[in-house]
Amino acid sequence: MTDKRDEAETDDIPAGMLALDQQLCFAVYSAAHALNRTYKPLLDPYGLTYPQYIVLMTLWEEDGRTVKALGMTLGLDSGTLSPLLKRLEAAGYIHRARDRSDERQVLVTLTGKGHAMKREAVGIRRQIGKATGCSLEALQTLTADLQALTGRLDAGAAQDDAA
Amino acid sequence: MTDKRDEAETDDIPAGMLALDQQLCFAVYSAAHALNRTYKPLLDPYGLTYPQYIVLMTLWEEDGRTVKALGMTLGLDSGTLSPLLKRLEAAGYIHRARDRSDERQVLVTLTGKGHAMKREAVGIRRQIGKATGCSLEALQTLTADLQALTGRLDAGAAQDDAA
DNA sequence: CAAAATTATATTGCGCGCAATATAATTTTG
DNA sequence: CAAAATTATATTGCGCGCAATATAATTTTG
Repeated sequence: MTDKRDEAETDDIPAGMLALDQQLCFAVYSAAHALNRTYKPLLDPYGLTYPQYIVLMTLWEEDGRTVKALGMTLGLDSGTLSPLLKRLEAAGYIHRARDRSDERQVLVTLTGKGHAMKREAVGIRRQIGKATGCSLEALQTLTADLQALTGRLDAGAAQDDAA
Repeated sequence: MTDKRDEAETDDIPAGMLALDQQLCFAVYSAAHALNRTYKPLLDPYGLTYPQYIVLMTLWEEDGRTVKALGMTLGLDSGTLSPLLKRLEAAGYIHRARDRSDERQVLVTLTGKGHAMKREAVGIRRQIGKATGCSLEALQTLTADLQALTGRLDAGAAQDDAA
C-alpha cells in the first residue's frame, strides 16, 4: 500500500524464538483447543458439543431466533449451523419451524429440555470458571483484549473484501 | 470439593449479559476463527491450511522431528497429524521416513520447497501483524495471558485424569 | 405484473481435531 | 529368551467450519 521499502528487515528471526505475532496466533489456537478439552467432559453427559452449547447459550439470551440471526451472532453460516441445528433438534433441545410470514426463514426455539439445560449450565459455568483460575479482573481484561483483536481482524477482512 | 453451600447464587444472570467466563470462552473461540479467516487468503496461494502452516513453523525451528515430537509441541495426536503430514508431503513441503534405529517412529523433514516457504512467511507475518493492529506490548501481554490460561486449563485437565 | 435479482436455508466436499481402535516395533517382565 | 506390556503411528468415524453450489421464497426492477 505505502511505497516505503525500508521496513522489510524483520527477515530473520533468531532460531528458537518465534516472532511475536506468530506466538500470538499459536497462543489463541492453543487456548481455543484447551477450552474445548475443558468443556468436553462437562458437556459429554448431556450429549452436547461446545458449539452446540454456544448455540443454546445464545438462545437462552433470546429465544426464537432465525438461523440467520444466530449466524450473525456467532459468526457462522448455514453450512455450519444447518446440520448443527438438526442435531440439536434430534437431541431434543430445540425446535425448528419455517416462519409463517416468510417461508425462507427458519425459527429456532428452545424446547422444555433446552430451557432446563440452562439450570444445568450453572454448574458447568462454575467449573469452567474454576479451571481458568483467573481473577475477575484478569478475566475482564483478557476478554476485552480478545474482543478488540477479533474486531480489528474482522474489520481488516471486510476492508479486503471491498478492494 | 468444599462443603460450602453459600456460593451457589450466581444462578441467574441478567438477561442480555452473559457471565464473564462464558464471554471469555466465546471471545477465544471467535478470535481463533477470526485469525483463521485472516490467514486463509494469505495461505491459499501456497495451498496451505493454517494448521499445516503451524507444522511448517515448528519444523523451521527444528527440522527432523518425529510425529510424536510434533504432536507434543502442538498438542495434537497422530489422528490429526498423520493425515495432515501426508497432505504436506503430497504438496511437496516435507518428507516422511521411518527412523532406521526405531522403526516405530517417523521422521519428518523439510524439503527444499519447505525451507523456501520460510522466506515467503516473512510477508505473511508482516500482514498478520498489521491485521492484528496491536502494539508490541499489547501483543506480548495478550500472548502471555493466553499462554498462562492454556497452562492452567491443561494442568486442571491433567489433574482430572489422575482422579 | 412478469423477469431478474436478492435472500434464507440446505447440501456437498474437504480439512481439521479427537476418541476409539488397529498394527507393528520395541521394551519390560518373569 | 519368550510372553506381556508399552510405544509410535495409522485408520475410522463423527462433528465442526467453510467454500461452493442448489433450491425455494421474496423483493426489486422494468
